[in-house]
Amino acid sequence: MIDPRRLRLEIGSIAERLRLRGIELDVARLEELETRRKRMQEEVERLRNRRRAASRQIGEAKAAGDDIAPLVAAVGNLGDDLAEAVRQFDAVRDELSEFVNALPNPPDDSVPPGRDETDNVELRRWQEPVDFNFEPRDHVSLASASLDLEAAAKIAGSRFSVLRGPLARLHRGLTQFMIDTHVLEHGYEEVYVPYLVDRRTLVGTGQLPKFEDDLFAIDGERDQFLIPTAEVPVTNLIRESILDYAELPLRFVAHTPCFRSEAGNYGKDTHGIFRQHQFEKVELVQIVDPAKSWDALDELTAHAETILRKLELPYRAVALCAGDLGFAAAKTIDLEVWLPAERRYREISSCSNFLDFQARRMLARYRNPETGRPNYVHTLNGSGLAVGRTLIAVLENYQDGNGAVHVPDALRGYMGGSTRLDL
RNA sequence: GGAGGGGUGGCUGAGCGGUCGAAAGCACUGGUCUUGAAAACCAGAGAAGGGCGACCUUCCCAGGGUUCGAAUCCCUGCCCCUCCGCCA
Repeated sequence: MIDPRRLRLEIGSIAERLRLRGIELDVARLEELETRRKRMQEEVERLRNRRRAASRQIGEAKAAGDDIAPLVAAVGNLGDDLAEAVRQFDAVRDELSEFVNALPNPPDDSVPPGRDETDNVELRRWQEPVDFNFEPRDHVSLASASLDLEAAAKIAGSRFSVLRGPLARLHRGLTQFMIDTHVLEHGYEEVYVPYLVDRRTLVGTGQLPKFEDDLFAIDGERDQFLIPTAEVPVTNLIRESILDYAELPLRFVAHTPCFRSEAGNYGKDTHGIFRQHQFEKVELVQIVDPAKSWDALDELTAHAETILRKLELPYRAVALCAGDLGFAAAKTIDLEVWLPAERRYREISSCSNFLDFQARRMLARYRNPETGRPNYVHTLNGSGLAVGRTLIAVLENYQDGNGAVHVPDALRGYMGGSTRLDL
């Protein structure tokens, strides 16, 4: 959520920054809502103040043994007036909060301008792609019988996968490797969290109210959704709380399945397991002192990069342009891994600083030691990494030209010492 | 699924339909004392929102209701705890 006060005072510059995202802020409507809100709020508070004073007087009169009948009569239809004013005020406030909740985070000044992914800016590359002296095969071909997409389609439909034997083990091994690295080397606390969450939780991180179509909802009485990422339950751990300053930064790592409807992506990435309705991800979440969130973004991104480096997978880091930013992010660095069969870099991690955007929605604060007052924390998260896509990258980058795939050195311990996959 | 007990400030925990944002303790901040610290004593201090400001409003799980007035009474829902049953 954008700071309502800043929205009022700096409406021009905020509108300008939202324009970079391709969002035209309806300034006239916002100002009209604000004017009504202010008028109704003052009216409600004035009436409530009168009621309070009158009730207190009646209480005092009663305690003194005086006749309270004239005082009660003098209250008149204050109650009805107040109820009507409250009704109007609630209506404006709901309209206003719906309007404000639908506004994305204005991009940080360091975010490159642009409309879509073609305007993203490459920041750095690590390792040049291996120049195979043969035609590289894609992950579906390499995985052969260990990847059973027909079985998945039979039992669940399209965009699901069944992994068998060595491929299932590689998938599990990658997950363990990632978690271990973040816990043991980067100091994250591992957490296990629910995969179903309620509406309030999704509003907290920004998936709702705007993007309900992207989620899988649970049918029936329970108003719950399958999580689209661990970011949702993990970041919400600190919702509606005031943290001690000494607790910061909080660093959580969680491994969860992620569920996405992929509405609007029909026909996109339909080959193989690149884009699935269900996939596994190891997610990094940080809750930090607002003064330190930009350093934290670099640090968190480096933690994700460590996984790629240990696996010796060529990748590049790109800064998302304003038009390609997610709803809640003020800035995002994507890590893109090289996929030989596609001959291009593809997203494998997305690391973002949300500043106080999510914290405001969640009412997540820390006690500022200098003022003793609560301030909003800053939240960040990033994939470290998307497991299914890492699996693709390992298969394709570690193929030997004869249809065999070697096990990256870093994974040997997670694969029973095997040096190659018997797919 | 059955029976019972609860949800009050950062935490623990009192609270009679009225002057209750709410006792007390812990934790916190400032001061006194001390070479320093601790202890003790004194004082301050909840959260959200509005207003340039003096100030004002809201908040005792949530939503309704009764009332001039609700933390307190009534209804509904949610959550937690204990016991029984079932169960990985």
